Amino acid sequence: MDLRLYNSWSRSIEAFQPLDGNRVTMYCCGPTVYNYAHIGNARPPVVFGLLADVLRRLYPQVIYARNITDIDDRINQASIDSGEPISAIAGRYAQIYQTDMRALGASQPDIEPRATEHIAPIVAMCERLIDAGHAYAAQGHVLFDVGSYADYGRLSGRSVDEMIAGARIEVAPYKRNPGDFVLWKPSSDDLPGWDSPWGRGRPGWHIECSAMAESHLGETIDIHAGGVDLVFPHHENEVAQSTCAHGGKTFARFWLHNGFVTVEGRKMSKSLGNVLLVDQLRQRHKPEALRFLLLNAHYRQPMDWSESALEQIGNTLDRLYGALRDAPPDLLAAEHSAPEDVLAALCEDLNTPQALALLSQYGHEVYRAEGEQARAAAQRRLLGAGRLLGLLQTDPQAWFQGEAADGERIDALLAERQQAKATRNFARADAIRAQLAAEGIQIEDTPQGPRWRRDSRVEA
RNA sequence: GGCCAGGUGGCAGAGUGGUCAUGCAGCGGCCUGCAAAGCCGUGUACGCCGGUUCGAUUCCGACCCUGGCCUCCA
Repeated sequence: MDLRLYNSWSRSIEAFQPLDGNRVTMYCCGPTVYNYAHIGNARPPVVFGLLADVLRRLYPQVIYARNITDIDDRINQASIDSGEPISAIAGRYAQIYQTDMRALGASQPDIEPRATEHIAPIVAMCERLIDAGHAYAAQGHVLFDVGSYADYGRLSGRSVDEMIAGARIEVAPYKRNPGDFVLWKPSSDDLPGWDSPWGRGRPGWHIECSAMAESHLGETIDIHAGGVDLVFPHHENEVAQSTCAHGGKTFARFWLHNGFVTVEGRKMSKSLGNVLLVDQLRQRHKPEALRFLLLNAHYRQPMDWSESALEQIGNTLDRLYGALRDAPPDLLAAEHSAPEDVLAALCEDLNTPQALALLSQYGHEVYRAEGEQARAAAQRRLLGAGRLLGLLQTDPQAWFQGEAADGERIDALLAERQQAKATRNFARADAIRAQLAAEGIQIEDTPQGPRWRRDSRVEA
């Protein structure tokens, strides 16, 4: 099946083929671990993780790298603020990030490189850039000389002149060109630092990704992904560094950028107080609903987060899980292949809304199916589609009933209600139903007898 | 100011030069003791104005509006 992807570099949809036959290399910019991840941070690992899963179905070998930036001035600041060692802060938030992303079903990267473990390649890349005349040392800094790279600005579609004209910050005196950016900067004794030819210092942000991509994926990678806000300056600078360090070789063949997550139409920001942390959202919502929400919009579109949208999704998931409630355990446990049309939808620039529409249709087919065989076949398709999308992999019973501590009591009440119904004591039967409803438990009568579910969308 | 996205039915959200997205919610019916779940049915949707066309939500141009980026940012 052909995979087509929107390439930010060419600003058009292109047919994807890996450079090296059957081996795909992909790099996704990961977090700077100085705080909890918010729902916007979760979008790239979720959508590009799904892309990695699609690639794994299409090609024999996929190397998907998602870095962790564990050296950064924001981490340093957090350490100054709290008095906690830098390594402890970075370690803790890296772990929280990984836990959060797993909960959202984000596909595991094959490699999760950390900046602090790549200081040598970073220094080496700086040296190469200096030797090649693309960078210069000044006052303990190493700076990239944007004037030395004619294509600077190509990815983000801006010219160096524009950037100089629009520069909002004070230009450091040691810069040759206002657009020059830091590859290496000096560290005072109280800050983390490594010895280098330019004294004790630490890497700038952009060079880390270039060096880590080179170390693990090679000089030219197939796909580089991240949020749109990284196009400039981060990705623009990566292109400049890597291309110049590799004698003009293409750095990334495909650039993919996901749209922003907004909250009630506005960008999340600390000043607006509307930052939604994944860790907190997970307390109140099923992570699968959060994943569904992130896949509900096409990855390049802005996605507006709202409670009501999440509620709608909860209903949709209930319906889909409802289609699996009577599936035998071995059917649920088995691995089912995804229907072709779902894979095809994802191959069309990761059209997840289309894939989810198909998922719903497969759910509908389960309900409509006549006969056990047709029903099981429909359930297999639904499960296969869900598996590819990272959905519907929870036990349906657990989805509806949670960790039922009081299952026996409820079953006893259901039995009593059946008894009452048999004797046409509907007053008693309805009283039991009302009692359970007050506890948020809903009764459903089926041809196989009554069953129950919790109304709550929230994990206990 | 420069650059880039986008404006689709009550809501979310795909897509297409000429019968259908899909889901949620609503309404009517079936089923049910009554419900719930499910099934069936149900909506003159494509920002505004021009243009191209036999025909435009879809292509082109102008306009209005919204959001993002312009060296902190997924």
